[in-house]
Amino acid sequence: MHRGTGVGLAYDRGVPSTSAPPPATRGERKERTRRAILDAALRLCEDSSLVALSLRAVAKEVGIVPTAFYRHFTSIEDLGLELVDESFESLRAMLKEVRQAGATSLTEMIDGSVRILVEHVHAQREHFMFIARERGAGPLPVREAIRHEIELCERELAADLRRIPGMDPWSPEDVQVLSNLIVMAMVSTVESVLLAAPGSVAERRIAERARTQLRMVLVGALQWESRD
Amino acid sequence: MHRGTGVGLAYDRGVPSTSAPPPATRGERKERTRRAILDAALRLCEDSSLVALSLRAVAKEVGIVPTAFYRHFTSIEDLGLELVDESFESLRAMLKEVRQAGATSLTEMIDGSVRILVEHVHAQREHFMFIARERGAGPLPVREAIRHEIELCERELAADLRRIPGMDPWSPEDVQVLSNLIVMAMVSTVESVLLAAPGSVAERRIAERARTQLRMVLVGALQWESRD
DNA sequence: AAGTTCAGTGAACGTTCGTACACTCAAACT
DNA sequence: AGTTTGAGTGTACGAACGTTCACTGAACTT
Repeated sequence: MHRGTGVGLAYDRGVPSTSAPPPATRGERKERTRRAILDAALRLCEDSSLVALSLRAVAKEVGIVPTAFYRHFTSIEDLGLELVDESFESLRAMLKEVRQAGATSLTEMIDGSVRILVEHVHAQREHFMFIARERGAGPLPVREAIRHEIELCERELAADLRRIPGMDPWSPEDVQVLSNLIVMAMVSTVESVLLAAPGSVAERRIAERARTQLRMVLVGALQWESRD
Repeated sequence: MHRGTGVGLAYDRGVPSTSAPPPATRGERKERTRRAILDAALRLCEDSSLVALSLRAVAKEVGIVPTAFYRHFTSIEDLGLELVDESFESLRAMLKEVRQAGATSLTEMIDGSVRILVEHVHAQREHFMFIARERGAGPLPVREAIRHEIELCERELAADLRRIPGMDPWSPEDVQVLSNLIVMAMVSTVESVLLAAPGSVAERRIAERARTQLRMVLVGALQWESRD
C-alpha cells in the first residue's frame, strides 16, 4: 500500500485543512521531513546516544521507510553534526541575551546569567541534553565539533571578562584560564539542571549553587589578582 | 575443534612455562578470564561507549565464545557497574595519596595534587577514559553509580577543605559548594588531559591551567569570604 | 576410582541492523 | 501536454546482535 509522502501525508488525513496547512511545494515537504528526522533523533537521544542510535529507529520514529533517510543525511554521524550546529546556534542566542541583559553590578550580572541559563535549559532541553551526552561519548567528529564550539564560547567569554572593571591588570592568559573555569562550571551546572525536575527545589538549589560559585570565582579572583 | 579453556589455554601453548605460569586452580582460571573480560571491555570502550558495546565484540576480543560471557556477568550493564567500582577504587587510592602528601602551604598542596592527578590519569588512563565516557552517556544505572561516587568525592573534599586554616568561618553549605566547584574543575581537567598526548606541551599547559584555577578558587575564595 | 561441578563450546533461533536496488507518482520544468 | 526530477516506497541481502540449549572435559570432591 503506497502512501506517497511519509511525514507529509499526515497532513492529508483527518480534518481537511483547519489543523495544519498541507505543504505545497516540494522543497517545503522535504524540509518538513528533514526537521522531523532531526527532532526524532533528538528525542531518541534523550536516553541513548548517537553511537547507539540506529538509522532504522529514527526512520520508524519519523514514520518513513529506512532508505528514505538517505535523501536527507548520508549517515547518523552526519545528522549528529547538524544537531551540533543547531544546538549551538540556540546556545549562542542565549549568550547574546545574557550580554544584552546589561547588568550594572557584578551580582546583577551573575544572577541574570544564571537565570537565563536555567530558562534556556528548559526551553531547549533536548538540545542541551544532546550536547551533554555527545560531548564525551559521541562519534569522534561530533565530539570534536562540540569541543570546538565550547572553545569558542570560552574565548568569547574571555573577551567579555576583559571588559569588567578590575580585570585590566590581568594577563590575557589568566583571563583565558578564568574563562575556562567559568565555562566548565556552567557546563556542569547545565548537566545538573538537566537531572533535576524543572521547577523543583533541587533545581533552585542548583541555580543558587551556580550563583555562589560564580561569585566565589569572580569576586574572589578579582581580589586575588589585585593582591599580587 | 574444542580447545577447552579460552583465555586460560593461551598459556598452554608456546614455550612450556617460562613466559607465564599455567594457571593451576579452577578459581584462578575463572578470575583470569574475568579480568580479561574487564580489560577487553575497558579497551573497547576507548572509542565507543558501553551502550554501543556488544557482548559478542567483548567475547571476540577476549577470545572466548559469546555465551561464555554469561559465566561471569549477566549483562554488559552488569560489567559496567563492576568497572565503575574498579575505577573509583583506583581513584580513591589517588586521593589518599594526595592527602598523605602532607603539604605545608596551599601552593604546595595545589601543585602536589595536580601532579598526582596527572600521573594517575596516565597510569589509569583506561579507567579515567571509561568514567569520563560513561558519566554522561552510559546506561542509567552506570551513570547513577558514577554520579554517586563523584558526590562522595565531593563530600570528602569538603571535609578536607574545612581543615584548611582560614576556612573556619565558612558555612558547611558554602564549603560544599566550593568543593563541588573544585571537583567539577578537576573532572574537566581530567577530560582535557585525556585528550592531550602524554608528556606533551599541551598537557603541561593543562596542568598549569589547573594549578592556576585552583589557586584562583582557593586563595580567591578564602579572601572573598573573609571580606563579608 | 567414581562422581560432581562448571567454565567454556558450538550450533541454532529470531531480531535488528545498514545498505542496494528497482519502483512510483506528484510536483516542477519545458 | 509531455518530460524530468526526486522524496518516499517495498523487497531483499548478508552481517551482527542477544539468548537458548545440549554438550564436553579438566579440575574438584568424595
